[in-house]
Amino acid sequence: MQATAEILTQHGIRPSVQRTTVLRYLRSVKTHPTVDEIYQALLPGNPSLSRTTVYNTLELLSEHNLVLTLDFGEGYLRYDADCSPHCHFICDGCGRVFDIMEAPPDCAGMLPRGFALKAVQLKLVGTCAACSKAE
Amino acid sequence: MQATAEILTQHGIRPSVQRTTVLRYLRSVKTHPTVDEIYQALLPGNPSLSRTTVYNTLELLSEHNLVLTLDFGEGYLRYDADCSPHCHFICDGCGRVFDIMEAPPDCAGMLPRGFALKAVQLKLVGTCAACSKAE
DNA sequence: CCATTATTTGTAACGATTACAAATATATAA
DNA sequence: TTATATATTTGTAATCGTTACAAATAATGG
Repeated sequence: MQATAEILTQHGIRPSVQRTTVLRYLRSVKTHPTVDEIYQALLPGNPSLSRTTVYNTLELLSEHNLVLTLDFGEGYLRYDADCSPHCHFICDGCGRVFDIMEAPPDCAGMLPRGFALKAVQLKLVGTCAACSKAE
Repeated sequence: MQATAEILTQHGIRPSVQRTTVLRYLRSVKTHPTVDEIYQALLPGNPSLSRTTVYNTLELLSEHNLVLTLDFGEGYLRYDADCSPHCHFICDGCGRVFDIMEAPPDCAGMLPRGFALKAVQLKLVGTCAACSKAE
């Protein structure tokens, strides 16, 4: 596993303590934490951490494509350090988000002439196994 | 084109003036208007219309699958009365949203055992023809 | 026509995000 | 090192789409 500070440097971002801490945390979790979850998780070890810094850092990381910004329509954003092409399944029963570690299908052919495709976001909505069983 | 009030009745929704007006407007436009755009468009003909009613109505229509709620990460929601399976292309240059009138690819095979798929939302991000040319 | 229920309305509250300026830390130059 | 400039962080206040709520109005059923 590559050092987090090194990744930042490679992308032209000065690896401050706060930035390194936020990215390291994001890389260590498999969930898709919200800003507040990140902030609450890091506060004990960084008592002076500001929520604004978490916002700033995530925006910076997102601009440099080190982090994916996910919007599941919950009213707040979630963040994912796994930028490999994959999809998300949102269970409408329990609200959990499941990673589908498979690249979204090729969609280039769907576009009109002259359109350039940069990213594909595939969101699957349904009922997870546990909730299906419970019904 | 089926009468709007009739559609409401068929779905067990009492066709009040406000509800009919909102749905009729949504069915008449090819854009994906925001709550405020809908409100501003209908206000001249319905001076007593309340923004809250627009919110309430859209929530009701959405629950009955008469309207799609779209979230392009702009900070507000957009609504679409065309519920046929299609995709959206968001241009990161001009911000416009283009309808891709093609069903999203079949994704059932991507799900783990026991998961039930209800909806697929495919969001394509890139540069539209006009913006590509301008670059 | 009265009583009940459904719908609409307007205001106030909410909450995630953003703006901003002061405080702090880091880098650069002399 | 010391001074100076620049970058980053911090905390507070503002923004803005949305939601909660209760009063007002409209529709329904006896």
